[in-house]
This record gives sequence, C-alpha cells and structure tokens, in this order.
Amino acid sequence: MDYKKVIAEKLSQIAGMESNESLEMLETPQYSEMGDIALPCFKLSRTMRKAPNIIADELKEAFKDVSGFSKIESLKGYLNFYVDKLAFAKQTLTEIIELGDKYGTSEEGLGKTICIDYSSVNVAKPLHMGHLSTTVIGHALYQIYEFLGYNCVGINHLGDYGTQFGTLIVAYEKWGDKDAVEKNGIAELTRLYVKYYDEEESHPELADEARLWFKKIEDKDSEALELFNWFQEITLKEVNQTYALLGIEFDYYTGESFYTDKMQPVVDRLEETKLLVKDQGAKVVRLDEYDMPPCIILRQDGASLYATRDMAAALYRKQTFEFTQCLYVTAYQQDLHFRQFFKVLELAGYEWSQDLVHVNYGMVSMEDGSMSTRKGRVALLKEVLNKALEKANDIIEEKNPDLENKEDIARMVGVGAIVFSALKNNRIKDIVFSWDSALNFEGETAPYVQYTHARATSVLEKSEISLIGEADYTALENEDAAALITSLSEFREIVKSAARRYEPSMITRHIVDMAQKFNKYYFEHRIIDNDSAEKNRARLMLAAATKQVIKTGLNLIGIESPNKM
RNA sequence: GUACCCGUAGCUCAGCUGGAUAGAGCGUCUGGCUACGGACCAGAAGGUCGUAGGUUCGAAUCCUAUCGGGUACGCCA
Repeated sequence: MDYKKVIAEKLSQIAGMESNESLEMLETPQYSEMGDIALPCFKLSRTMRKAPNIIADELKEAFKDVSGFSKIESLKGYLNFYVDKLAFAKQTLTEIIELGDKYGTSEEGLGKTICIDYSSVNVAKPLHMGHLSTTVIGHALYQIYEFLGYNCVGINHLGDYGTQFGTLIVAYEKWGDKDAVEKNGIAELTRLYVKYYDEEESHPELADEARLWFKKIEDKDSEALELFNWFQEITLKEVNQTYALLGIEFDYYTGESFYTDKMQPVVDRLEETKLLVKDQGAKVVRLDEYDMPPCIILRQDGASLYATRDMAAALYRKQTFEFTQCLYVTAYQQDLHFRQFFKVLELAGYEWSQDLVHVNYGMVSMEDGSMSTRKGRVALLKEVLNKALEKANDIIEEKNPDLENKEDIARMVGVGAIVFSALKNNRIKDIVFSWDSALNFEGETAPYVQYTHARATSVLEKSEISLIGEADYTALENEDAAALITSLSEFREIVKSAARRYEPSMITRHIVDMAQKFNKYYFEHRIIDNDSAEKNRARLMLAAATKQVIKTGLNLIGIESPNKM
C-alpha cells in the first residue's frame, strides 16, 4: 500500500486537481513527531481563498474515513498524517523478507540499454588514485541500473592511441627486455617511458623515431602492432588484478584506437550539414552561439582529435547497442569537451545526443599538492587497496583472531573501506586523499556498516525461532523500531533517485542511515527476549530485513557484506 | 578576460523539484559492556548556511550582484 498515493487520490477528489499534482504537494516531515506524511496547505490557500490553517482543519474532516492512518492532525497550516505503525511494520518487513535480494528492484529499465564508459585505463600505465572515482562510480551505476532492470554495457575506453605508444616502442627497442617486461609488467614499461624522456633531452631525434613508430601502428604494420598489442596485453593482465579485487568486470575494452577507422562518417556528416568550417588551417565547428569555444574536428595536418574520436565512439555505440542513455564517467576537467561534442552531435542532427550524459566528478589530490605522475606523487590504486587490506587484517587479529577465512574478510573490509570513501560524498566534491581518513574504520565507513550487517547476522543465527509464522508486531511499537522501518522502506525510492541523478552516494548515505538506526535500536532493545515467540519473530524479522537491505545496498555500490568480521 | 563548478559546525560533508525546530561523521570533553558482537551507543560543546539585495505566506535551496576557492578555454587526451 502506497500511503502517499492514497492521500493524493483523495486530495485530488476534494480539490479537483490532477493526482500527480497533488502527489507532488506531499512531503516527508523532518521530525517524526510531525507525522509520516505532510500536506502543506499554503498553496491551496490561494485557490481556495481561505487561511492555510482553516484548510488544514477542513481537510482533516474530509480525510476522516481514509484508512491506513492512526492519526491525522492539522497543525500550523500543515495536515500531518501518521501511518498506522503496526500495519506499516507488517507490510514493510514481510515484503522485504519475501522479496529478499529482489527488494528494491524495478522493471522500469526493461528493454532499455545503458552504456557506461568508465575507468578508462591507459595502456602501459598503472591504475592510480585518480582512477578510483571513475572506476567505482561507473561500477556502482552499472549495478544500480541493472538492479532497476536495465541492460548495462560497461565499456573501458582504453587510452591506447597517441604518439606516446611510438615512444614506448622506441624505448623498448633500444633499452627494453622481454623478460623484464613479462616479469615486472607496467612498472617496467613505466621505467622505459622515463628512460626515453631522459634520453630525448639530449637526443631530440628520438622524437622522429617515435612518430614513425606511431605511424606504423596506425598503418597496421605487423611488427609495430605486435608490440603494441603485447603492451596492451601486459597492461590488461595487470590492471585486471586490481579490477578483480574490486569485483569489477567490463563488457568491452574498446579503446580509442578502435575508432581510428570509424571517424570518416562523422566528418562527412559535419561537411554535409555545413557545420565544418576552416579556421587557421584546422577544421572546426563554431559554437559561439552557445557560449563555447569552437570544437576542433581536424588538425591542420588533417589528423583527428579527441572530440572526433569521441563522436565516432558515440555513433558506434548508438548503432551497436541502441542505448537509451550513454554515460561518460570522467572528471569535471572535461566538462567543456563533453558539452562541446554533445552540442556538435545535436547540431549535426543526431537527436539521440540528448541521451549522452557526462557523469562528472571531482578531482583527487594528495595532501602535499596535486597529483602528478611526473613528480611521482601518485598513490597507486593497488598500493592503497593493499594497505587497507593490511589494516583490516591487523584489526581482525586484534579483535577477532579466531575468525575463519580471515583473508577473505580482510579483503572485503579493506577494499570496502576504500570504495566506500570514494562513494560517500557527492561526485562533484574534490577529494584530498589522506591515509588517515581512507584507513579510518569507524563512523560513516564501510566497516561500520559491515559490522552492523555482521551483528544482525549474528543475532539471527543465535535465535532458534524461524522467521516463518505469526508475528506480533506490537513488539516493534517504539520510536527506534519505527525510525528503522521507515528508513528500510525508503530504500526503493533512494535507489531510483540515485539512478536518476547518477549519484551512488545517495545509496551510500542511506545505508549508513539504516545502519545507525539499527545500532540505535539494537542498543536500546533486546531482539531475542523472554516474551512470546510471536514477538521474538517480529523483532527477528526486523533484524533480517535490515541485514537484507544493507546487503543489497552495499552490493549496489560494489561492496561485499561479510556475515562475520 | 570568458564560461562552468564549489562555498553549510574546528575538519569532512548531508540537506530531494523552496516548507515547520538546518542534520551526520571525524576531532574535543563526559558517560555506558553481569543479557543478542564496544569496528557500538548516549550526552555536551560547536552555526550571521561566504556577503548584500530581490522574489515568496515561507529561502541553505530560486534570481541578481559581489567576495573567496577550483576547473576549463584550437590543433594533447
């Protein structure tokens, strides 16, 4: 039963409004003393030409016969509805327990496909902290949309195009060693890069060689391609270990180079629509009308650019996957780029350009300055994860040394802590990486929530009463239980909002909210007690429902829920 | 210079399409394990919601201006 709908329908009858219009007027009060659903009557006072408090009084009478509410109260121009707690508790808990991990799912996405472009690792470069946000946000959105019934396509848009790969071949040919690369992977490739740039200072002619090698890659010269593919293989093998640790898999690893032969149609279309104009030797699309600098499509030498490739990729994805939306999870530094190429596609007549979404996020920097590969200030993602894992392990040794599968649990907790910290705040916020806060396991953190889950599990295991059978929900007639049940029931809407706003942090925060309310309840009330089996059952159902929703929520943001820790 | 983003407690942040008394966590101080897991719970202290106008019955939320911080602005990605 949807209480808001019931109220909205009745209100529509009385005030003669559309039902969605009256639904929008309803809100959830800030304080539970003011009821569960509130109708502010201020706007009605204009059309009804009466004082809000009088309208509220009158509506109170009109709502008298509506069932499902234990009390309806008129207060200071608000009409406050108090839902029948017993019925609500029964409905919410039985629903969660019956649906299990399906609770919160939806069919809104059936038959729709969403492409998610995230993580975008560069060939021959390691994953560092700068990749954390895109990787975990993208993965969370993937999980969330799948949960809502969408078909998701996860794409790792590899950075595998550019002269840099020519330089890498030069470096490898001159100073490289097959075994060293096989053995040390990306670290060795990075060493070769650095060596190259050192040498280039005194031997500028190396740059010509690099350009030549890159040209060979583009021309699909077999020797060049073989080396390049090998570098890619080495890179993927290594980064996949980190992805595995995070529990992430991609459907496609189609990088920039994949689109090199797919750009002509884009250029042709821009020519046909007369959007492409020559400017200082380059070909651009002017965007002055839209308060943006021109979007460069072709360089003076005729070579394509970032925007050109991204447009080719968008076209390809539209044709291949027929997406209803295509999300790009990249940092806000690229805001302009996305606004530009979305606009160019729109001007070129691709009406689906409005389905392209730049899911931007803030930058990660180190405490002692900004993140820079050259200055060696990057924290590698795998190092951060390993450190968190060690910390989790230490805590387990200290608090629960007899725990089984310690390594597994330490992985879930340690990795969870890092993922959680990246999904706790709104995407747009910049993050200053600090070991202290990343390795903090108390308060609003993954371990806190996981601990709550383990606690609920523990109680459930301890009890011998089955969840099936008559339950006496009067055992849950207290503020703490009511607050928890409300929070659990809000989960569905939270998931939908998180999807609508591309904001996984909404889920993260709600999980914390549920955990806090459970812990409060747990502290104030016994779950297993010496009263009737029916009362015990009601309280156990509350614990079971909490366990379920926390687990589902954590899963959506890519975090596991250990039963013990 | 232009465009966009951010500004809420000492710190890190919530606050949905404007609604009643602005909320968490961390840190500080204090208290709580003889019953289901103390990675927990409770209490205290801490606020001109950057500033100034405006719209409104009502503004942290919308508009304008302004200050502070950030990002991006043609042949890199």
